[in-house]
Amino acid sequence: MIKQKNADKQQNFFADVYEVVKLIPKGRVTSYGAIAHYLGAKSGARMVGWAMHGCPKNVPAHRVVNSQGLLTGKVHFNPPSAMGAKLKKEGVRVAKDKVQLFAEIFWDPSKEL
DNA sequence: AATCTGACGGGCA
DNA sequence: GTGCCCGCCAGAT
Repeated sequence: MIKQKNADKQQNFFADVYEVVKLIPKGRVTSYGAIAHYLGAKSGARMVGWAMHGCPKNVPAHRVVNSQGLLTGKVHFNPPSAMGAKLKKEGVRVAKDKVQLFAEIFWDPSKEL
């Protein structure tokens, strides 16, 4: 996986990302940018997405969507439809890989945490 | 060693 | 209002 040489820096970022994601209340969602911003890397949304690439099972990555509330990363799930299904099961209204009422169920770490 | 891509975001044309 | 481009960090080819 990650180069241990740079792992130090990433580990902190990853740990924070995972921590925040795991703290997302049930029925709520957040965006990559929000997490990135919370971590200080306001433009490092990509990095957050990449971090999710290795999301442990204990990390509800399905609650993390892009700024549009779109389940862009659902394709990385197993199966991809599981993402929307889980969200829906948690009370999140999802339609066509899109989170409904995103603004209402949006959970901002830097604001809520 | 160099270049492109990537589960994104925000700004500018 | 829509579309395109640039910037962030790291990895993979």
